[in-house]
Amino acid sequence: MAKSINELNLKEACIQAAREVIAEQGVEGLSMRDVARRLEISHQAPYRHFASRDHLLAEIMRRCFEDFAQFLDQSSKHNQPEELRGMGEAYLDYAAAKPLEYRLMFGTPWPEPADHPELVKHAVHAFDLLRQNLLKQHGQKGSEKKQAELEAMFIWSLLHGYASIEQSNVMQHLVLSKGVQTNARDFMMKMIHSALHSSRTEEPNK
Amino acid sequence: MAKSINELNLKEACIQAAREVIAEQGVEGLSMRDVARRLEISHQAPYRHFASRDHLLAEIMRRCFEDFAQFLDQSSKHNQPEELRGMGEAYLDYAAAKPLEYRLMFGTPWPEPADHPELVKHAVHAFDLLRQNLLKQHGQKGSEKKQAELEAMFIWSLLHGYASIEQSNVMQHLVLSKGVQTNARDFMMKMIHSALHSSRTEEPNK
DNA sequence: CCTATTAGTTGACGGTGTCTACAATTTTGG
DNA sequence: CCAAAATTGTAGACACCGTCAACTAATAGG
Repeated sequence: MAKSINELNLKEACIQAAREVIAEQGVEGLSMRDVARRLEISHQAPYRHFASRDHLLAEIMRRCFEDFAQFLDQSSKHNQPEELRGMGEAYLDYAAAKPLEYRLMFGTPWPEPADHPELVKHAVHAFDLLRQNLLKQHGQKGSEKKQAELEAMFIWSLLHGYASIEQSNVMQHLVLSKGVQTNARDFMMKMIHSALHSSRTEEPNK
Repeated sequence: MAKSINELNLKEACIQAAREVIAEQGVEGLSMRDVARRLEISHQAPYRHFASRDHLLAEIMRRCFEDFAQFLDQSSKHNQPEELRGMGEAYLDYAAAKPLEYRLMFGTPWPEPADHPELVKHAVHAFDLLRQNLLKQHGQKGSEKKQAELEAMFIWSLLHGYASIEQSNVMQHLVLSKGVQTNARDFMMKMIHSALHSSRTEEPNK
């Protein structure tokens, strides 16, 4: 006996319910049977709309990337002329605000990419926001493009690494000097700036 | 009917078998029952030596950190006078050589730290190798120590982020320019060098 | 020698993903 | 318009999983 809204679109209701579970308990806490239970439908009903747990998960991941990309795009545009800084801050804001969604996108083993092309497409699009920003600064020529992409990888690696570490709460155990933890984030942003600047000015000699 | 060696030390045999499973199939593939099956003992026998799956996992993680730290230490000492570079390269080497162990240490939700103090201790020790190296360069005074720790966090974040990304194989989907993927690793090391250098020379003004 | 501790076994419970078979409903095509 | 076909949901079963409880065999100490 399904509930009002769900009758119209059970698929959407499954996704909604599953996203709630993940936001509350993380990916590990998500089970198909739990989704069914929450919607008061049989444990097999969700399988009419998703071939497997992985397929449901892939669709949720896809939407997370969609939301994430939109958030990055918006934040960078509202931070002119320092778009790159705005995007970096937004990246860390998002990871801190939605840790379990972030973990789902970047910390969970992906399902077979070949089976979920839409997921790959949306994930790449999020990365492209960063890449496009750097291409705008460098130009589109071959060697410039390569430099832009390397810098994009650098920035992404640092932001992702720091976001992951921040999220794991491991810093609390490192017995860091006073103020290190509170200043770490600004320091990372400063290091991005320094590294890019000196890498560009010293470029010719190598 | 247990096997020869196992009779003497079932606990050690469990750890060994579990490490093999993890190295082959990752954390998700590890089950207590599977460990028991491999050792041809009853499904409950491992519980005589580990209170729960998490406790077995924590012991394995602890040993992974032990091995990891030893590898870092050794590699950095063999790379004088560029110890820091040696450690960085070793970090990425290890992550690439033992992806599933690396994921276990840095990509899996940790069990409650309070229940596994030995795990925390060994993890912190690995970080300390990096911290000590930077302290040696800076000195131990308050402000210098803080700077060293911030730099350690920066380096670790970048290395961890890059190692995670490399491991996820996501770069294959980004349609990067020719050579970017093969040069990315060297680029990261270069950026560490640039960022540290310019951060230190420009320090006084901020 | 008898007792208490330890190590290992067996069985059960409730949880999971997902296969199969079935019923009900909706869509479609002649 | 009506029958056939496709869609959507249900119910039951199977093989896994972690772990609790009860039992047995061996071992060590007083």
